[in-house]
Amino acid sequence: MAVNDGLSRLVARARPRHRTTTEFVEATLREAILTGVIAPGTPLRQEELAETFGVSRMPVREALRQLEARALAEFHPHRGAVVAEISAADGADIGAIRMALEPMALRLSLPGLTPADLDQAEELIAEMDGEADPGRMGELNRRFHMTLYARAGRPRLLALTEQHLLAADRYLRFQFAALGYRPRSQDEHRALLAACRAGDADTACRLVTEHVGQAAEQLTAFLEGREAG
Amino acid sequence: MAVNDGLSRLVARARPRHRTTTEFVEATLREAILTGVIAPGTPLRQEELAETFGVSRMPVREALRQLEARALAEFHPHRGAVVAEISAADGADIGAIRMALEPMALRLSLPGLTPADLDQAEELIAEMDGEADPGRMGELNRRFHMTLYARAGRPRLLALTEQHLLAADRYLRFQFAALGYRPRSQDEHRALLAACRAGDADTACRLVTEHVGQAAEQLTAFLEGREAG
DNA sequence: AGGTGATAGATTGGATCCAATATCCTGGCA
DNA sequence: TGCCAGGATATTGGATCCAATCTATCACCT
Repeated sequence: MAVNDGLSRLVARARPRHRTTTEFVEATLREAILTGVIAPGTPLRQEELAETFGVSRMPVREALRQLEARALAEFHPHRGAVVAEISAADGADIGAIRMALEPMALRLSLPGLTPADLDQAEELIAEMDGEADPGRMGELNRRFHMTLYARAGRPRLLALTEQHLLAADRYLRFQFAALGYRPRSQDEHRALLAACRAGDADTACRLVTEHVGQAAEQLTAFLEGREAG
Repeated sequence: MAVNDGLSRLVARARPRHRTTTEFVEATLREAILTGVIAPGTPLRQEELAETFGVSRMPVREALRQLEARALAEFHPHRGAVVAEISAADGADIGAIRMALEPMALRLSLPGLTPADLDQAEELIAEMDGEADPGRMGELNRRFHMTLYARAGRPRLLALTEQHLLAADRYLRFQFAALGYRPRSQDEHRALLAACRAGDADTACRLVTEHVGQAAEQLTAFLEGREAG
């Protein structure tokens, strides 16, 4: 029997889209970890995963190595890998990284943003208004941010930014489940979009910094309370 | 016969320090790529590397996967991996990331810096004055920067910062070989250290941003010239 | 003569097999 | 009764083997 029923469902869907088995396993596992289908701290047994994916242990091993390099799994020699834990300290760490990267991405992207980009961002805000599912909400929020950064013309910076938006999602999911989505965030999104429309780079950067900072602060407070209790 | 004689030398040294073979291969290959022992674009043949390291192909494969996740190697399915190329665009990309991360790291670290840290940084500047070897120079420069950021208390941010300092080194090596070290950099280092001693966070952050920006700009100009010619 | 297709060689991707190491349980001893 | 030692078991790490696919070469056709 499979460890995780949710994982089995992901497996069936993703299978045909990838060139090599390793790539398929890596992408699926990464999604499963980031979306919380596999909980933090879960041991990642190679044999078990291999069976779930219907492959041998080898592509699983290669995939786990890639996840380790991305800090989504931790390896202990001869003891196996576990899904990276979440903690208040690590959440604050990711928040600090986002506060550094996202204003830079926005500043580079802003001059290149088209009216179509801005309309798309506005639409994403509207979609978020009526959304209740935390997973979907995280995706919309991420797409909103990435839409604004898309014209930065720095693939590496954008990949890093998206990676940390995804990592933040993993955390947000916990907060969301306990507290619900904070409505202030939507006001901040609207203000940010307005500054972008106005072409006001300094204001936009300030707003995105504050926005990310707010989110990180609330998250940290929540997680610290949880760790203390 | 080994592909690369320099690599063989690294292998002999690093062997006993690691717990698992994969870890050993990964660390050694990473160092070899970052220090330019293996040139950009070089194909990484698994059999060849396995022989050089005196192991089977398997740990090599796992190591290559990790390098791929760190953007130090590129995989082409069924065609193998090559050492990541360098380009003006990618150099600018790394520069932008550094300009985002390093001021953040410095701002968080500055209140926690001890007199001993600052003395250490000063010593590193002095060492750089008399240094001619580009590899050693890169290391000293990196340690100077990381010393100033060390008290940030954000392991993830620091790891990311160091990773991109290392990536920048790889680029700097080329510039250094062609142009020599630009002396202005040392003045910037001294000014930065003075601001840190004074506890002036805003000035220090501005200086580090400019410093990194200068380096990136010169590097980009150099590489663009090289690509055009 | 140039281009296209088939075939052979090389190289990677994946599976199976064996060895090394960690954990856990049990039994003996203080 | 509690602790340490030793062995059994499970799991990972590493090696070898086989299959899939890409590349290059050569022959053949236009």
